[in-house]
Amino acid sequence: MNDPAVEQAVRLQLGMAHLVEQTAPAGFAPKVAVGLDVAYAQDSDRLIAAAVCVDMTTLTIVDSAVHEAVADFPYVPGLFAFRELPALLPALAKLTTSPDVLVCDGQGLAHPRGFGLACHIGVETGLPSIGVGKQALGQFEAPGPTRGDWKPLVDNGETVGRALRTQDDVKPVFVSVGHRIDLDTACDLVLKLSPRYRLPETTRAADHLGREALAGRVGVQDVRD
DNA sequence: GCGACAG
DNA sequence: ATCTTGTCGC
Repeated sequence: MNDPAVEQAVRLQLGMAHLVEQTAPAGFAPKVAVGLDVAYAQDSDRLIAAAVCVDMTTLTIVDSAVHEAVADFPYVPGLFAFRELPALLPALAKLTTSPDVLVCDGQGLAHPRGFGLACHIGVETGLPSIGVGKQALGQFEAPGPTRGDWKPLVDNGETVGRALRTQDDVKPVFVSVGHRIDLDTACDLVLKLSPRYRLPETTRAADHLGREALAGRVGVQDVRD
């Protein structure tokens, strides 16, 4: 079971993990956050990556883009980025707006090698990014029942993220630093983006757009020359 | 050694 | 991730 592609992917993560910055740029005050998500077809390896820009003040959608691709890397826990990154980067490139922060569907530092999807895409683009997972990678302690309550996600004595309650009496989400941001700021942002539902409006919007595009209800415009 | 394991 | 019926609540 020694897959050379998998071994190479692990080596790449180990070699890039040190590039992650856990400090936000001076005066960091994001105006536009972009939600990233990928929708998968059921009967083929077709997939669609969606990027939706949301205004941090009004939480309204100000821009969006999708990119269709084919899954070329299997789903392997811990190597998630190698499956979604190839489609997410082109989707990001199609945006007309320059987002200030990336909100990813998955983990950042809360990852076995400290280099989850959010870190990978952050380092690759140079943009601040945060990981928001619906499910933790490993065990965690439950935070209090109130919106805003949280408990640290610890890995070998190190805090790698937080189990954060975004709504009263609703399952928590798992927030971790992706790149160029600190955990406090990341959680702050997630709460601002989640005024009503468990998940941030950014990921909700990206998830929705991805499904619509897969169903052919919205066009998948390809810009090429 | 065995199980658990983002989407 | 994706497939699904009904059910509960605003």
